[in-house]
Amino acid sequence: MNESEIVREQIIDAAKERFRHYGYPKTTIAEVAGDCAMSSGNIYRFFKGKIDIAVEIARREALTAIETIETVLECPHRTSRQRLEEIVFADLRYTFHLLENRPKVLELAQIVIRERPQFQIESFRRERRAFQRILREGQVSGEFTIDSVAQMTIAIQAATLKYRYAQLFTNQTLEELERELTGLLTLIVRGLIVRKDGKLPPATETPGHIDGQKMPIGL
Amino acid sequence: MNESEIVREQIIDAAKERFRHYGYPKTTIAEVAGDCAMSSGNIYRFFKGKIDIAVEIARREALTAIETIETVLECPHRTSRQRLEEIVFADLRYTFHLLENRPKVLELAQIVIRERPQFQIESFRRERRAFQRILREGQVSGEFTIDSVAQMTIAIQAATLKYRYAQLFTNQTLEELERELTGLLTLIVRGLIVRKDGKLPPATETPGHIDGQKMPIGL
DNA sequence: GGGTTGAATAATTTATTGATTGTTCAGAAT
DNA sequence: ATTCTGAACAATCAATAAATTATTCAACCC
Repeated sequence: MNESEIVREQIIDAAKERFRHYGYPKTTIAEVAGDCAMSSGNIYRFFKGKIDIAVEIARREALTAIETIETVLECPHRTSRQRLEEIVFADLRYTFHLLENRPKVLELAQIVIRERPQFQIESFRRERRAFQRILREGQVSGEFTIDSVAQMTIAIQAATLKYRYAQLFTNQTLEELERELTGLLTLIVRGLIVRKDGKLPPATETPGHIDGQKMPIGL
Repeated sequence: MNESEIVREQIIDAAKERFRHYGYPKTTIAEVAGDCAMSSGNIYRFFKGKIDIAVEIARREALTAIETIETVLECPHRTSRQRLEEIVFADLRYTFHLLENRPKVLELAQIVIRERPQFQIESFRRERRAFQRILREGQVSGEFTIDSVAQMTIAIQAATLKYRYAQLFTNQTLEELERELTGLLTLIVRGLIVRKDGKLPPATETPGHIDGQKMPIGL
């Protein structure tokens, strides 16, 4: 990491700290610059504008989130069904706790999405890749019967929309949301799995928390 | 309809007209009262406050919407599956066109929901009843195989969340949304229908527009 | 007395100003 | 030549005043 990359990191760290404590709007460029022992003007050699610092922080946060979610994909000895169920539950729990404990995170996310709509589109795309990978694996192994993986990926992402950023849609408790999600996943899984004997696949059980899925502390 | 009910209707009509043209915030009680040839104070004998006029208008609009949707339930010679598919498509198309052509409708809905959160809860409940009725009928006829109708009703409502008020979530075209919804319904239906021969039910086809499902003009 | 008014008041919104902050850039520092 | 500064300027925000509007209610009409 060269000198200028180090300075860039320093700015990000300082801004992250300020955003967490005081929120994006109440943090001034002069303060961030002061934290880095430089003039405000100098910030602009590293970032095009204030919002771009926020975008970079949010981008990293989103990458951490998706990586956390994807640890599910690495767990061995799982059926594709279990992976699908675990990934959706992990997503629900991760975002629920994030928004519950860190009001500034929600604020930052909303500002970033408003100023840079592309950000959300890319987050959705990353998430979709995780779904797609599970579906494809399930299709290859024969566990799932899917005509079009791409289409079913989109369908499942849309169907589970409510359970990401759930607090934006409802004020239900996590327990209620998990109960609902169990029913939804049962339905989805029955649509993916065709049993030779014509019987239904059993209902979804609420997956436990995955090991190594601790909440990251950043921001 | 007695005298005071007639006056009440008159107020609603006048307010509806003003809200449509100028929006809720820019419409004053004095103007509505003027339209009805009465003093502003007199309005308060019929409505507790300005927002309550909006709530009443929104409530009627929502009832009209759900009735329009429910015409689907009355159509004869339909399988439960077809009814389910048609009702969700009807909902998508109805709300899509509503929000597309009448920006003030969205504004009014958002204000009412913000001031009276109960309003949204009741709208969801009404909608859920339509789903529930279809599922129960499908269960009774043996077309659907469902453990818990209540649970699957909630699951289907959550799964199709994106396709009501779609413009709030995305700026996709109606055509894109319909294509996506086709995939989602295919998945849902496969989760509801168990075929003896172990084969999949065929994919959903985009339902045509239902006869007699003209857009209401109100508001 | 039930129904209505419209002036009085409370609550909101809008306009305005001044202060703060984001961004630029000519020039200083290295 | 490159990096950086800080004053200058533009954009935004906060505070306040002014205007408008929602709501109440004492007095008025039928």
